[in-house]
Amino acid sequence: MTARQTKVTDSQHPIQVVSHRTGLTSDVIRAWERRYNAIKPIRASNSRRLYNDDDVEKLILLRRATSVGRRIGDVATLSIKQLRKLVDTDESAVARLPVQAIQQRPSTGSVMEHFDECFDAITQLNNEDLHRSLSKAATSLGILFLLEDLLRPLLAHVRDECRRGALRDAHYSVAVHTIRGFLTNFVIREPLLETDYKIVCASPPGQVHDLSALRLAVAAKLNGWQVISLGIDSSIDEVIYAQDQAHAQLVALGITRPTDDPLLANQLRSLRANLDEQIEIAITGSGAAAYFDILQEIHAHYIQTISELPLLLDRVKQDSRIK
Amino acid sequence: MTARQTKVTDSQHPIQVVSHRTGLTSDVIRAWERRYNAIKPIRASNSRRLYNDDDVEKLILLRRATSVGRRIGDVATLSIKQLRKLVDTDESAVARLPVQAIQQRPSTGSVMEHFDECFDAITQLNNEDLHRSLSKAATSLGILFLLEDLLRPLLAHVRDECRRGALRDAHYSVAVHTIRGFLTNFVIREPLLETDYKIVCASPPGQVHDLSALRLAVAAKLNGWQVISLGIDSSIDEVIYAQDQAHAQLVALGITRPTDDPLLANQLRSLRANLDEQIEIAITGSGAAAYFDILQEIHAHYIQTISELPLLLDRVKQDSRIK
DNA sequence: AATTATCAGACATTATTTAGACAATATATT
DNA sequence: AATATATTGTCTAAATAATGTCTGATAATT
Repeated sequence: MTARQTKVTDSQHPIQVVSHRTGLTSDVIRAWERRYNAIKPIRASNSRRLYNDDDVEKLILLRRATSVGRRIGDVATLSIKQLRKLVDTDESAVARLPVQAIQQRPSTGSVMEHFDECFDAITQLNNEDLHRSLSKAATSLGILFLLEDLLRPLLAHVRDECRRGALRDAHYSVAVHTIRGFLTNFVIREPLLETDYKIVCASPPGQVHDLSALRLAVAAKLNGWQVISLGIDSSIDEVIYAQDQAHAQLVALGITRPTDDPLLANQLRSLRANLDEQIEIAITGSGAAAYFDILQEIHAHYIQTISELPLLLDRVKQDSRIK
Repeated sequence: MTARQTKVTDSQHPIQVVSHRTGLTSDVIRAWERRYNAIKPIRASNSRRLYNDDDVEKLILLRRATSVGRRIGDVATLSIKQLRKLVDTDESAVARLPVQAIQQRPSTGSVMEHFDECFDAITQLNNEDLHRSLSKAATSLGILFLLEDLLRPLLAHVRDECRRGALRDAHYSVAVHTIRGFLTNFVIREPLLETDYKIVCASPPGQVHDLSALRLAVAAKLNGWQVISLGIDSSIDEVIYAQDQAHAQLVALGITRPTDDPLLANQLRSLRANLDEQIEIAITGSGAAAYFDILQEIHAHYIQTISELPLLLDRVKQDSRIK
């Protein structure tokens, strides 16, 4: 790092970096400053804008607020705190909506209650009860929270109990099978908006019980992307083919089993080698960490939690818009 | 800088936010205000509508009320309290509707049309279109005909085209994955009638792409049986365990790949050996024929077409009633 | 020379408003 | 069962406002 007159701490970013991180064009960032005083970046000696991390956070919040229907002029001058609250309630209100107005009283259950309900159904090998509990949780928590706060810990817990011997693989099968049906249906059933942005989601061979690709598919769908879902046991060649056919901008794979499978490593390399370089790769799932080196090597994005996805989606959108 | 007319407080939402939150189009929101005085939002100085949280809640209740059959004109002027009560009773009543309501519709479109529609969606790798076509076919043909007259030839055709090289495995994956989601959801979502008759359905290891077990599950469900569905890659031990836990009278396996897998043969024998002798075994799927000898040996019922299932179910019912 | 940022202003697109028309469903009547 | 009537979601139009994007001149940096 070179020494500069104006000290560059890690919280001083030029507009291009901010654009990249927020998913907003630099024009928009400037317009929001000029017209609504949304942020007031300090200036370098040469009058270039320098943004700090708070500015970035506020801009991201503003983008999220506008994307759920707020008008920028209405929210631009709110504080970060106010925005957090607003975005939070707005998004959760939206997320808990559609699925299909399932019969549900305004249940105020916490995540734990839903968790217990789902877990009970699983121990009883009862697909139907589990599905009902999931639907209920979806309306009450919203799909996004369902993915992140309920399904992930639920599956982890069931898997742990299987390892301990307290539950059988049969329980895990019922859970995975039912949740897969629930999520698949969600991905597929929600009406598609007109969009040019497509993502191919799949679980590579060997990942028979992977649900993370599907989770990511749901999140992508919620962000307005068209999802091409190949499902489990999809060979990499077919993933490449699907990307090519659909002209998808993004390819996502789910890896659950933490097997250090050298075959899979090579397949990941082959994926990168056979895709156009501007096509982004996202890898998700609890087993993905085992392949961290390869992910770096092939410039894949490691999506650990669903909340990281929207940023990536926006960036890919922006990048492809430029071309 | 534009003059900002109204500060955004906690409960002042522009129409777009309300649209997002309620799932109603802004046209509908305005129409309901204009025609029925459902809500009366205050106006900003520039005459834009501004809604509060009560308005949003009422609109959501109105949407739920209309989606279960109420006429907007009849309910628009009710209070939130009245609406809550109404929606509550309405929705729980709808939840108890019988399965028949869905499957028995006058069949208009021919099977071939649905076939072509589905096939088109598959060639375009379009999960959503395929799902839509399946739904359409389900209402028009009824689920049973869908299983037998549409899905079976459709999958066979896609598989053939893959072998010929006219389609790729990616197409097959999309088809299997989407159809699985559709069927799983159907099995699970339909309300269960009170019943003592249970069937365990699963696809043994190696049968990653099997849909026949699921097809059978749907048919069993339609016949009033409770289905415990383990899904793909279920080891035989787990199937046995599930049968035992649930006291199921019947166990069904789907075998699609015509591999002459000696492992599977032994597993089938072990299944018979570990089940009570009065528990019946049903094997279905296009790959089952390869194991004909073993099916005989273990006294399994070979279900070639779904139409053979009701007979078996009735017989099992009767047998178990005697004991 | 080539790139990028800035600024002010212009431009294009989208959102919202009103009132009304239309087409598809649902309900009632014959 | 067929027909008429009513209901209701969607769409149109023109006007205005809000907002995203572009332009062209200027300046700084590489």
